[in-house]
Formats: sequence, structure tokens, C-alpha cells
Amino acid sequence: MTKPSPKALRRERIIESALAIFAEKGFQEATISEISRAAGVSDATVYEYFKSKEELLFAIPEEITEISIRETEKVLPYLRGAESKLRAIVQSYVTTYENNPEYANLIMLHLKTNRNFLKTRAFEVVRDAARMLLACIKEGIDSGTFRRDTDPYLVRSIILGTIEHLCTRKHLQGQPENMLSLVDPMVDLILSGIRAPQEQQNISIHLHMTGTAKAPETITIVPEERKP
Amino acid sequence: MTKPSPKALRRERIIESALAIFAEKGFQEATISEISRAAGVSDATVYEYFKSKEELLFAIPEEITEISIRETEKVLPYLRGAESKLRAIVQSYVTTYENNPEYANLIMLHLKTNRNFLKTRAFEVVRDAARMLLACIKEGIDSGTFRRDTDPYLVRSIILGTIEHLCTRKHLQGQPENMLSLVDPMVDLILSGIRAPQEQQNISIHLHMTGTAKAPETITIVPEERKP
Amino acid sequence: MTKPSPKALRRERIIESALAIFAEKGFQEATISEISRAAGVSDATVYEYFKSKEELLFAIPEEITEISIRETEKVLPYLRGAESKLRAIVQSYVTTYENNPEYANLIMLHLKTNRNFLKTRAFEVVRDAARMLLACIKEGIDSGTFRRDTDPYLVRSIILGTIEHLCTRKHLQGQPENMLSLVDPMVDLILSGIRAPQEQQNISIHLHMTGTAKAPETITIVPEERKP
Amino acid sequence: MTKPSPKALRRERIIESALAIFAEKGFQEATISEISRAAGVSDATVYEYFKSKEELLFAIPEEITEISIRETEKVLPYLRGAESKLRAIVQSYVTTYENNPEYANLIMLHLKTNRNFLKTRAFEVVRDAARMLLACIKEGIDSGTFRRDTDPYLVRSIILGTIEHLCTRKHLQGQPENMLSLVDPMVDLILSGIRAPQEQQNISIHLHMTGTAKAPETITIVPEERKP
DNA sequence: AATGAATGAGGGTTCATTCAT
DNA sequence: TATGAATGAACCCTCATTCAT
Repeated sequence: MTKPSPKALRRERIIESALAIFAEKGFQEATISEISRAAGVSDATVYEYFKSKEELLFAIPEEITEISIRETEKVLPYLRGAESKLRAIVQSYVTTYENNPEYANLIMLHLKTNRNFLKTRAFEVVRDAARMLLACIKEGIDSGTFRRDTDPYLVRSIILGTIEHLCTRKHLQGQPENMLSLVDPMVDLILSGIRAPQEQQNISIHLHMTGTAKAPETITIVPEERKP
Repeated sequence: MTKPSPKALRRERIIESALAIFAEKGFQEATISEISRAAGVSDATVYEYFKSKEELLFAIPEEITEISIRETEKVLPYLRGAESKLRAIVQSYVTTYENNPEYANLIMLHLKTNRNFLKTRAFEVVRDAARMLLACIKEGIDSGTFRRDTDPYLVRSIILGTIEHLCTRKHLQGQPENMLSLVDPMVDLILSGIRAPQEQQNISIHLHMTGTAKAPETITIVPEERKP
Repeated sequence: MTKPSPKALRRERIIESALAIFAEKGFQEATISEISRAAGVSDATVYEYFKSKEELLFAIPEEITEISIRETEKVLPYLRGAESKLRAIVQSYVTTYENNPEYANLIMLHLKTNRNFLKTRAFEVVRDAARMLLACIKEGIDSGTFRRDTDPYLVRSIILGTIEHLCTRKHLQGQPENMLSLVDPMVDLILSGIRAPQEQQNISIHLHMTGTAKAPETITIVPEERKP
Repeated sequence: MTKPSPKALRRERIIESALAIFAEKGFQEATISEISRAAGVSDATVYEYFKSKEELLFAIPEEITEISIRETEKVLPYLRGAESKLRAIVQSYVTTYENNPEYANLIMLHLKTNRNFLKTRAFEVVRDAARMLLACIKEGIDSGTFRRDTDPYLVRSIILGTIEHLCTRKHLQGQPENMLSLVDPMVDLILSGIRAPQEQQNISIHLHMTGTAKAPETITIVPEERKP
């Protein structure tokens, strides 16, 4: 079905090499020579495919982000409830980063630094993902699943910030070993923080009694024994 | 009382200029000439005070981080309870970053990228702060304030990640306007997520009645009206 | 027959310019800009061909020394006797230096100073030449042409030192005009100093006389008049 | 008798440090800071005593050469014959270099390179020494001790070149260990090369015979057996 | 389409030297 | 007199980028 033209293949090779090298050394420290050597082409050839070093940098997240986002978008409609969706989105983020550590590193450490990246189409895709997450949070609020006073932007910042922090930490210090195992604790924690209280209103108990009893003389409230 | 030697003043000027310019353009894009010009000295003079461009970069966080941390450390003993302390620490972080946006930017976008920064004394101070936060979380767990199954490292990552994300967002997109106003919502949210349940044991109500009454025939539980 | 690639030609041009300028001003005082300008290329181009200024310096003697040495090696087998060989070697040295005064100057004044030069392949060639000379002296000793108590290392030092001194003198003071005319006097002088005495055995003269003569009563030895 | 003013002492200290450092690293590689630090003074102080780095360099040989030369000049009148004098001069050179290896190194490797050194008063002194040597050789020629066809300039070049070569060799390669032990072999060798032949004129043998003998009919010259 | 070759532009860094104190 | 402090002036080297083949 797909017919990978040699042209496209070459392009792919260059992008892969660029990802590896940019991720390892950063944008400034990496050189075109290095990348072209890794890709098995000449310097000049890189410029046949990309107008400049920066354009090559920006070309990297385009595909991978796109793919990841679209996949998530496909799954979402099958899930019921804001909580499930939110958990799925987080899972998707973390899975993507876990499976593409170089890409994660590039995004976290090198692309976020770059002001020009914000004007990029690739960034548009990133932003789409962030919007999806925001929409999901808002949906939870509107549906009463999340507290009405939840600040959806803050919640999103918490989620994204945590993921980013974990990725960065993992890259620079090797910790945590397995980010995926942290998805559930993290989501649980945040959900606990924003979940609407389970109608824990005050409750009146009306006793309908027959007979000639008086009102109770004393009411003793006795805590049951805690059984840990 | 303090007699700021002209030498120290000049050093300060250079650091300030460097902070402004590194924060704006990043380490690689900034040039020594630019910085020295901004500081009103010659290129060579910069090298009288700092051995290299990188050493100049690392000299920046040294003071400002130190000051901020030490201040927090002073306040902490006066606070009772893990929650208060945690809130104070977050407040301290955000205040520091809010008051020194350039510094915040430098740390978030440019220093974290730099592997050599991890070997720096300045980074040691940063790490101290992170340890302080972790200790506070652990204290909450030990004292029963926070749930026993709380992962303190995860909680710290959530807190730090959120702060970092907010700073970065503010720097790159101007949002949120006022980070300080987000401290309480954020801390509240996280605390809700980790707070130990408030002894929500089962409760038995014993009615001591006199007379010949029978047991109540029906018990109707009526929610009170919610008054938002 | 030979097809000098433009690449090789350019390289040659750069080396020639470098030789001229290094010889004139010394390694430190010479600048790459100067050399590249003289060679009609850009600074960066010099670095396409040579990794560093020092490597460029070391590339200079490589060829010229090699050529000179190999030529001498070819001639040597045709010569009989240590004296002829030694004279040929000296002749070769002096010819090389006389024909390449800049090269001579570079070697004498600037390369010998450089400790790194000693690790160079070019220096290996120089050392080869010195070994060749030493071997020739030893051969003369072994064959009885030179005195048995000759110190071959000292003789070599005398020869090389003299050549070097003459070159340096010529470069700095213009004297002597023609080094080649000094080769024979110099070699003669040294040979006189190391030549084994020419079988100066005692000689008996037997006079066969007829008649009744007695043995001679007196023998008078009369020096002939000296005729300068 | 001598009253070393503190000023002169300081000057001396600077010169000594400069000698050590120039000799070790060469003129260009050495820095004023290094020298001043070694001398225990400030950079600026060096400039109180010497107008420039180069002037400091040239100040070094002034004294030491002067002293060495003057000493030789004192001894010379007591020696009889060109050979003794020549030997004494060589001895003096080598002793000076052997006792002051740093100075030797400086002269051989770094001062000879410097064109400006030729204009220096210090060089005048060096030249004086060379003239003294030349005069001595000429004296030997005039007195009939050395061959009439000796080229005194060539002989001087041989002597100086050899000494220089030995010094350089010793500095760069550690060989020869002891230069002084080479003085006699070296001088012997050169003297053998230039010594006037010991009146090995043609000799006539007059036989005064009595009796009636005829002239000898045959004369047979018979070499004696060699006794190795 | 691919590249070998060339380079313009620029930046970090060093140091000899000066001068006010 | 001695020096702490400051700097002007260079230079080596790198690399993204271009272009003729």
C-alpha cells in the first residue's frame, strides 16, 4: 500500500539521525556534518531536504507527535467518562515519551527552549494535544464529575508539568526507571483532588414511630471500633 | 554598614547583565561582547571575574538560589504541620520565580539543559531545596497527615513539575498572569489528593427511649437542601 | 603522466605560502590569515586541508625532507668507501639547504624549538638522515678508514652542527655567501681529523755496494729547502 | 664591597624567573603573569624594571654572557700557543653551557631565532666571544701552528656549530650526558684537521764514506714488518 | 539528485601593556 | 615604588550554508 520512495526514505534517515544527535547534544552543539555522516549522506544533501538546520530540527516532532495524537484521538470516543479519558490521555503521553526517549528529551530540553518552535506547525500539533486534554477536563467539570470550582488550566498544568518533570528527571538522572507505573498513582492523586464530593451532604434522619414513646432522652453517638 | 567594594559591584553588574541576556537568548546565542557591553565593561574584564562563559552562567544561580532557600529554611521551623510547611515551600518557590522572572526562565529553559550544571555548587543548592520539599512530604506521611500509601517522590515531581510548567508557560505565552494566585488552588488540589481520610469511621447512633414504643417502623433519610 | 588534482595543487599552494611566512616570522608570529591570503584561499580553507596551525607547520618538512633523503639514499650505493659516502651526504645536506633557504631556516630556527615536532613523522625522516650519516661514519671505522678511537656520535655532531651553524649564520647575517664551496674544506678538515694514519711504517734502506768500502762513518740528514 | 640594593635584588629575581620560564616554554608561550608570579612581584612591577617583554628577554643574557666572557679573557694571557688557547675557549663555552643549562637552552632555541636579538648589546657580547675565538684561530695560522690554507671562519663555524648542536641535542634528547668530556676529543679532532704538518719535508741522506767504494749499484727499500 | 569543495561570518579567549592610587 | 584592575587588539578555529559539477 505504502510505497516509500527513495526520496522519502532518505528524508526519513536524515530525520532519524538528527533526532538522535540533537537529543544527545542539543541543537547548538550538534553539527550538520555529524548528522549527515550518521545518515550516510553529504552535508549538501541535508540542505536538499531541509532549508536550514532549524527547519530540520522542527521537522522532527512533526511526524511523531502527529502520529501519537491521532492515535489517542481514535481511542477517546470509545471511552466513557472524563476520568477514563483523562487517564487515557495521560497514558498516551507517557507511553509516547517512554517509547521515544530521544524524542522526549528533544521536546523537553531543546524544543521548549526555542521561541521559533512556537510558530511551527509541529507546535500546533502539540498544542492540539494540550487542547484535547483541556477539553477533557472541562467535560468532567461540566458533567459534574469534577468539582465545579476546578481550574481546568491549572489541572492541565499539573498534569503536563508532572509528565515533563518526570521525563526530564529520567533523562538527566535516570530516575524514575519506569514512568508508566506512575501513571495510575498520579492520575489517582489528581482525580482525588478534583473529584466532586460523593454528595456527602448533611443528612437528617426522621424516625417514624408508633406507640406512646417520648422523644429520646439522650442520644449517644458511639464510634465503632476501627478495624484496620 | 555594608561597604560594597567596587570589585564586588562590578561583578554584580556583570552577573546581572549576563542573567538578562542569557535568559533572553539562551546560553549559546548570547555573546560575551553583548554581556560586557550591557555591563559597561570590556570583554576582557568579564574574564577577569569569570574564567569562562560557562562559569559566568553558573555563577548566576549561585546567589539568588542560595538566598531564596535560606529564607525558606528560616521560616519553616515556625510552622506547624506538614501541610503548612508544604504550602510555605511552594509559596517560596513561586515567589522567587515570580520576582525573578529572568532567573526563572534561565533555570527552566537553559540551565536544566546543561549537563555540566548538575556538577555545580549552585545545583547543589537547588537539590537542597528539592530535598527539603521531599522531607516535608515524608514528614506528613509519617505523622499520619498524608495517606500512608503516598509516593513522596511522585508528589514532589507533581509539585515541582507544576511550578516549572507554569513558569515556562508564563515565559513563553504570558499566561498565567499571576502565578501566586495559583499557589493555594494548586496546593489544595494536591493536598486533597494525599490527605489521609478524616477518620470517617462508621457511626452507630443509640437512642435511649423510655415508654412502650416499638422499634421504628420506617426510617427515612432526607438530604438537606444544598445551599451553595 | 602526473595529473595533479586541483585539491593537491591547492594543498601545495598553502604549504608553500606557509613555508614562506613561517620561515620569515616564525610560527607564533605568523597568522593563518596571512598564510591563507598568500595562498589565495580563505582562512577556513586552510582548515579544510590541515587540522590546525601546528599540523600545517609539520606538513611542510614532510615532503621536502623525504625527497631529499630518498635521493641521497639512491646515490649512496654507487659510491665506494666511507669517505666518498660521507662527502656525498654532506653535499646532499648542504645542497638541500642551499636550494631551499626558507626550508632550512624553518628547520633550524623554528622546528627544532618545537617539542611536538619530535613526535612527528617528518622528524622521523630527519632522524633517518641522521642515522644514515652515523652508519656511514661507523662503516669507516669498521673498515679501518677512520681511526679506531673515533667517536662516531661526536663526529656526526660536528658535521651536523657545522651545517646548522652555517645555515643559521647565512640566514641571519648573509654569510657565507656560498655554502657549497665550504663542503670540501669542511669535509677535508674533518677527514684529516679522523683518518687512520697512512701506514706510516718504519722503512729500512739497504744499500748494496761493491768494492772494499767500510760502513759509512757519518750520516747527515739534510732537510731540503721548502718551496712554498 | 658589593651593596645589593633592594632594587637590584628585585631586578635579579625577575631575571632569574624569566630565564627559567623562557627557557622552559619559549618566549611566546611564556607569559608575564607567570614570570611575575614566580618572582613574587606583580605584572606591573615587571614593567617598572623592563620596558617590554622582549626587553626582559634580552636582559637575561647580558650579565651571564658578560661574566663568562670576561673570565675567559682573564685566563687567556696566561696560556701559550694557539692550541692551548683554543682549547681553553672551547672549554669555557662548554662549561658555561653545562653550568647554566637554562641559559644554554634560551640562547640555542629561543634567542637565536630572534632577529631583534642581533641588535642587542647582549648580542654584542656574544659576538665578542666569537671574535676572540676567531682571533685565536688566526693567531695559530699566523704563527705556523695551523696550516696556512686554513679558513678561520670555517673552523670557527665548526667549533661553534658543534657546541650548539651538542647543547641542543642534550636539551631535547638528554644526550650527551656530559658535554665536558667531549671537549678534548672534539678539540683534538679539529686540531688534527688544521695542524700544520710536522715538517715532513723531503729528506736527503748524505753518506760520507771512505775507501774506494763505487756508488751503490742498487737501493732496495724494504718496509719493516708491522707489529700491531 | 547528490556532493565535494570552499568560505563568510563570527565568537571565545588570551595577554601585553597601561594607569590611577 | 608597587600594584590591582582594566582593556585593546588579536587570532585560532568552527560551521552553516552555497554552488559548480
